[in-house]
Amino acid sequence: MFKIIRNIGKITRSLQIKSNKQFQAVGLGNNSFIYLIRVCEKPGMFLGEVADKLSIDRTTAFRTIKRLVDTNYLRLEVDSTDGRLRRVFPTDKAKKIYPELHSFEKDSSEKLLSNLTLEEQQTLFQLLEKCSNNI
Amino acid sequence: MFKIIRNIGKITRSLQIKSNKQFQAVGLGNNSFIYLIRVCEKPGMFLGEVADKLSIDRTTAFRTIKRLVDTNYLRLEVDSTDGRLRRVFPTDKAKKIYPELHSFEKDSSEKLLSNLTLEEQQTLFQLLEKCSNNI
DNA sequence: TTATTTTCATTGCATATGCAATTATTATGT
DNA sequence: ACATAATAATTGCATATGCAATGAAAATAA
Repeated sequence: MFKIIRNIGKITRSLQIKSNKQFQAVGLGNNSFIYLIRVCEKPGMFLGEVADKLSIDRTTAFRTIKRLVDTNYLRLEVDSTDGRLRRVFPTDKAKKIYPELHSFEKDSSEKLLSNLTLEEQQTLFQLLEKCSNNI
Repeated sequence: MFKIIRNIGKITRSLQIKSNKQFQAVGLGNNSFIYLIRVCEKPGMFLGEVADKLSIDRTTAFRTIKRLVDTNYLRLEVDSTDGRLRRVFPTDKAKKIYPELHSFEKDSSEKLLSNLTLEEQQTLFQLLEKCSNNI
């Protein structure tokens, strides 16, 4: 039954290749896409929190976010009570492009699920949720 | 409903991090794991075929496979009728370690799916199969 | 047959990645 | 209060990655 995890892997890599290609031109290749979309939706997470939420190595996340700060998509703020934490916020530039990222993700999702009925989509969602607790 | 693709991405990255950690010591970090397991199961694919099957950039796949050739896990053969193709085969070293890779994948899969009944696993598999045709 | 296009593999180059080690800050134990 | 351990961010370094361009062989068109 490990065709499941193989399929999952293939889907992920395909989507990543596509989002990189799509947003390369605006400096959002190398999976930057997912960082930006998450930070826009939940501003104020600290660096490690972002990394863990995405299941990405903290060093890699750190450098990617740094790059996004350099290119003016994100900005960092030292937490007021815990001096270790750097909280991540979107800039206006990020907020401006967010709708485009969002609709790309929506389109990708709809395309992926286009062979499923709404009920099947619901089922798939629930089953994957159950799985997420086990990683 | 795009929590589906987000979940899928997270699961993939988690598994990759784990397999890299697990097999780093035998020179199978950086996702080499998945190449090796596939080539062992279906020897004789050509380079681009492997890349496409895994949905990995061909250049990256080329270099990873080259590394695996250098470390004596794989070997290449020029196709006898089409001089462009390089077919990929596992060495004895690969065959020897394959069972370990296989059982790692099996364990990962079982752990991931441990909250699902067999019937639910079957459903998940079928739904994902339907999705794979749309990427 | 010859010219054109397509398909694979390969390389050059700039950049990204990730492990291991370090620093800074906070939490915990005594 | 002080020492010790834990957690976050950061850096150094070696290596991996991936786009764009090239080379080599085969398929297709003319």
